[in-house]
Amino acid sequence: MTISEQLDVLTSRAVDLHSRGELEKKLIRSQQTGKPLRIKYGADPSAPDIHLGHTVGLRKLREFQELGHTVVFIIGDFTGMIGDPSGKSKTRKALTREEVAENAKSYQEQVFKVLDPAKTELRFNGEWFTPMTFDEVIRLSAKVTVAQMLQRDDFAKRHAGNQPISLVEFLYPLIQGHDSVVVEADVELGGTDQLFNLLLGRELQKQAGQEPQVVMTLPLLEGLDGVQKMSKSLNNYIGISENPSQMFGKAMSISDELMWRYFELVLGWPREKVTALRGQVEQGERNPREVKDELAREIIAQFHDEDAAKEASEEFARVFSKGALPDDVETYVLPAEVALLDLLADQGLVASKGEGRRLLKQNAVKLDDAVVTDPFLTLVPGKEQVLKVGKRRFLKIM
RNA sequence: GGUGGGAUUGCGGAGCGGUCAAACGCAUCAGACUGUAAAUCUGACGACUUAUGUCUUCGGAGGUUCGAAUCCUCCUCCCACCA
Repeated sequence: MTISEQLDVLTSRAVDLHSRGELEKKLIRSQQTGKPLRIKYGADPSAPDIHLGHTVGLRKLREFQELGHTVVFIIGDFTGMIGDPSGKSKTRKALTREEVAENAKSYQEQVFKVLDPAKTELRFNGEWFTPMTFDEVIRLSAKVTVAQMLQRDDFAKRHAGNQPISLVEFLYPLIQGHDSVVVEADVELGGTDQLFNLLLGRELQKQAGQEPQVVMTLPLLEGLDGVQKMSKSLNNYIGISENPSQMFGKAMSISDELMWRYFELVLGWPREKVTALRGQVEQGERNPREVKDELAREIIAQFHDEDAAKEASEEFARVFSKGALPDDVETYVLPAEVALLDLLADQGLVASKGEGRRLLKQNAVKLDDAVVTDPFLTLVPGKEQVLKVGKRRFLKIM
């Protein structure tokens, strides 16, 4: 692959790039010297469930690896133990050493579903921050001015609007930037919300006498709601370790509008291909349901395998289009006679009896496909029956 | 250190002595419809209770009152402004 072709691949989907010229120079030098580039990526250790949103960056890292480069994957264990007050909302809770270690472990397991472990260098930033002395910290903060900090849009807005900005928040970009200096990053990747922090890394590297890293940002993937970015705390995510049926269902639940974005960012399809497909759907040549089914299958094939994908798709069609039973319905053997409502509550099919009553009233409960509304209907042991609550909750009783 | 403002049901945010389990929006759940757990529409959305109803909830602890999310006192935490 020529350098120019490599550049095209590597910069696809990027939102910001500083700069193409620098990246080109680094790629050429790497080719000449045979020394791989060091691509840095920082991860927050508070969320052990890696989801599709993370894979946007991971996929890009993988592309670098396929061209022979090394990924320096930094787990921010040090930062995680302090907690992060950023953002207007809640102060992120500080994690204990044990929690961080545990999260880090599950991170690795998941990350290597996408990354090539042989070309990944895993680092923890506690390695260099824990032994740091306070005078080193002060020296580090001396490298940046408040005016520079206020260039960050988020800070500027909050400052202007009399919103609080914690001093720690000023330290965070510094910490992240310092990571770049320590690992001598050639390139750093991040979401668009990371732009400022990534650029600060360049600044610190320059001051440390290093060649500044190339900064590339990638779009933030919208979550299942289609509005907010995918995140665990908003519970709008598809985790890459979820089982195929869950993944499939969640993927099918995204809006038609949003699926194009997933084709591009999650599957990494070239934009032209996505646009073409979209055109077909808009012309009525292809059914959006089928297209979304394809998206869902592809996602599962990536994190599980083709067979699992096919199976999930078939099961979904059976269960939701035809109203049949899923494969893995739990069975509960009745110990004695019970009233329907008690059974629902005891077996966790409803959160409370109040909810159970409501659902019964709303015709949401079916026993062997027949709507039941009587909470006191008695169920006797010995007969196999299928209880269905809503579309997704099932229980086989006997 | 001083002065103001605030803490409400998952979130945001009304309410400022009874009609408050508490408006509204979001999220969630259900039903209808459909091409899907899309979109749209309708409904539900503290717990217990067949229901009338009962109980617990509005940062915490006390108090005033027939009656408090609403008033008073103290406490905890948060925010802004002035030093």
